[in-house]
Amino acid sequence: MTMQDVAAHAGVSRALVSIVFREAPGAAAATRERVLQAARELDYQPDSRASRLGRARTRTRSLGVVFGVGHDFHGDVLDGIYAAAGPADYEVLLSGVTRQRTERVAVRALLAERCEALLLLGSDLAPRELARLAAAVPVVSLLRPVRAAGVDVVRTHDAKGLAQAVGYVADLGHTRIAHLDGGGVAGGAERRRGFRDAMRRLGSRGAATMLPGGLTEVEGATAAEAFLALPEPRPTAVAAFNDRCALGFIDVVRRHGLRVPQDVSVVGFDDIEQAGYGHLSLTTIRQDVERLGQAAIERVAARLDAGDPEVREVVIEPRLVPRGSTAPPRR
Amino acid sequence: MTMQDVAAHAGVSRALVSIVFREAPGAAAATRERVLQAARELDYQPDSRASRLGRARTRTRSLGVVFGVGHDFHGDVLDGIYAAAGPADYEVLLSGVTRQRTERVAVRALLAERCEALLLLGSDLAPRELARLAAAVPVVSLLRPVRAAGVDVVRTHDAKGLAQAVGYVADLGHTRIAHLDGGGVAGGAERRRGFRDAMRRLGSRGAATMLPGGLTEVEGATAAEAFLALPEPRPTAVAAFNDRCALGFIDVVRRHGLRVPQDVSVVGFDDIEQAGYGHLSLTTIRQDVERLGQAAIERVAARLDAGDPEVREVVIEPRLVPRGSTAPPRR
DNA sequence: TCGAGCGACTAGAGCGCTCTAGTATCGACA
DNA sequence: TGTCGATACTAGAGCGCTCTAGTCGCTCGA
Repeated sequence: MTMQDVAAHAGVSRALVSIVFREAPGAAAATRERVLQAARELDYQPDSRASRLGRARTRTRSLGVVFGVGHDFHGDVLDGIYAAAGPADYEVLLSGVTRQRTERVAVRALLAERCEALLLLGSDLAPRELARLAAAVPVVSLLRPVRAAGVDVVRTHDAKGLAQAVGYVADLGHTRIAHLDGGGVAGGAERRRGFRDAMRRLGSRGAATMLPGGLTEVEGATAAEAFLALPEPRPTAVAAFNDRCALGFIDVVRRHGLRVPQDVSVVGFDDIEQAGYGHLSLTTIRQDVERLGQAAIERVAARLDAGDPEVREVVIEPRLVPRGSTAPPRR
Repeated sequence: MTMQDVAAHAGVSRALVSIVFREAPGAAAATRERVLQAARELDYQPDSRASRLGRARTRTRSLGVVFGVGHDFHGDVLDGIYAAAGPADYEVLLSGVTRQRTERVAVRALLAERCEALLLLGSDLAPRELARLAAAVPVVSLLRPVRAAGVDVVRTHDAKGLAQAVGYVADLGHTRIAHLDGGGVAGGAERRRGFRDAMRRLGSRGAATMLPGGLTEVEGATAAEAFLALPEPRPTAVAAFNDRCALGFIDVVRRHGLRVPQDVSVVGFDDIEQAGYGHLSLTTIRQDVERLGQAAIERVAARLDAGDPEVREVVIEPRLVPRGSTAPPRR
């Protein structure tokens, strides 16, 4: 079943069928409908391999996205990307990172598809490797602020997010505030900086504690052990690297008899779906996935459609979502 | 950068370069190395669009996999699929389901790539729709036991898994046992049945309670509320539909002052990474993702390579992984 | 010495599209 | 009436591979 079959069935040329399916100008409305009808009758769908290959001489309008398969927040961002890619007439090609399949392999697969640009979600690649990629094809690092030659960055204002978290709990009356940091993962350094600066601004009204956290619940749990081992008086509020880390933390401190939020307030980051669940109700810093996706596509379009040679960093504002895991400290 | 460039650089024909990259017989070892060297020097990588299109006359050897993007367990299964696909010389094409992107859309995209077979992870499609797909291309339903014409099924023995869970807690001395069921989701009915049968086998030593659960923590949390509202004496052990559901359940009952495992034992299903985390330490029924992936690929190969016309259901044995969320009941 | 057989390599016709450079038709306008 | 400009449509040359059907030496056995 090819275009030729549809063309024969509709009594037009192959080229016309192509025009209709590409929604290109140059077909009369009636003919267009006749072609679509023929396609429907034959249950025809264009071959996207051939389509992309055929487009190779001009523009492919396809972009590769690398993401972590089990990573819930990446799913949210992907939604944002899909939502923005369609209207900009870009096709999205996915390549997943799993335990077995490294980011490097995922990227190779996309390059083999000759996609026009690369969006990397929370990339782990070394800056020099990113720069090497960027020399071949526009690269947007999503969620990870990286300084690499030619690499655009689209991210949430991580530092401001942590400032919001600190500001919020400080306004509730907390003074001893801890940060479960992200270590070396995407965004970790920025959030740490945001936390430190915000605490500094609190001056004598704030006492900061840093605890090593990370991407997942297990690091949050480990951080909780460290938290519980702190000398009294312990911090009364905690800003975690992200929601999963916050959830792991909460889980463990509760197990040790601390109540959240009465004994310790916790703020997450991302606003993954779980954070909104009634039984968890995690106060968090929401990343705006729609705008992240939109901005990433805009960056690609600027490079490819508008020919913008500039490397840019687009920073999206986060927003605090108050929920049940925060409260004024007990006196 | 095309094969032609590499051919010219290595001083051979385009066809020979193709032979080398396909690892097809017909090239001398020395020539092979010369070609690869030329490719390395030019930083050449074959165009997989063109490659798949060129193969269209014979066999594509590509298979499409539909999975849920934020679904951690799907990531594990994907790893199993990747691991098995490589040796069987199949290329894996991914298509993710997100909140915005339905399974139907994901499938369409794969069909447009003209993949030779479809692997659906925990598919939500109606049997008649699956049957329609299966009429066009071999379809393997992974994780979901579905009765649809022409659709192969590869899954864990869900019923046995729940029997293992029930048997394990019964051996610990529990008699009042609850199941947080999965409702209508993939595997839900089987696990429910396994639970019921296992309880029936316990005879007078068992009293079963059914509570509605589901795929994620939030359903587990809701089930926990229902659990807490049960008249005393409540069940002392709970077999959840899956790990996430179990985790949501545990979270809520702990909040209400119950201890796990002292007051209530909990068994999950899947063995996602989180289940093994020290702070959670969830006893669970492990699905063997390596074998699931292997079996799925074997089914595809049987259909496509061996021409097996038979529809089959491959059922993989689950295995109980005892951890810290289970203990004998208090007397 | 000859041809069969084999291994190494190449020519060239696809694969199913896209898209440029046309042709045909027709209405408008001078 | 002739011509101009649209609009509607088509021919055909790619896109970068794959793979069949060869060709071209070489060795080897008779």
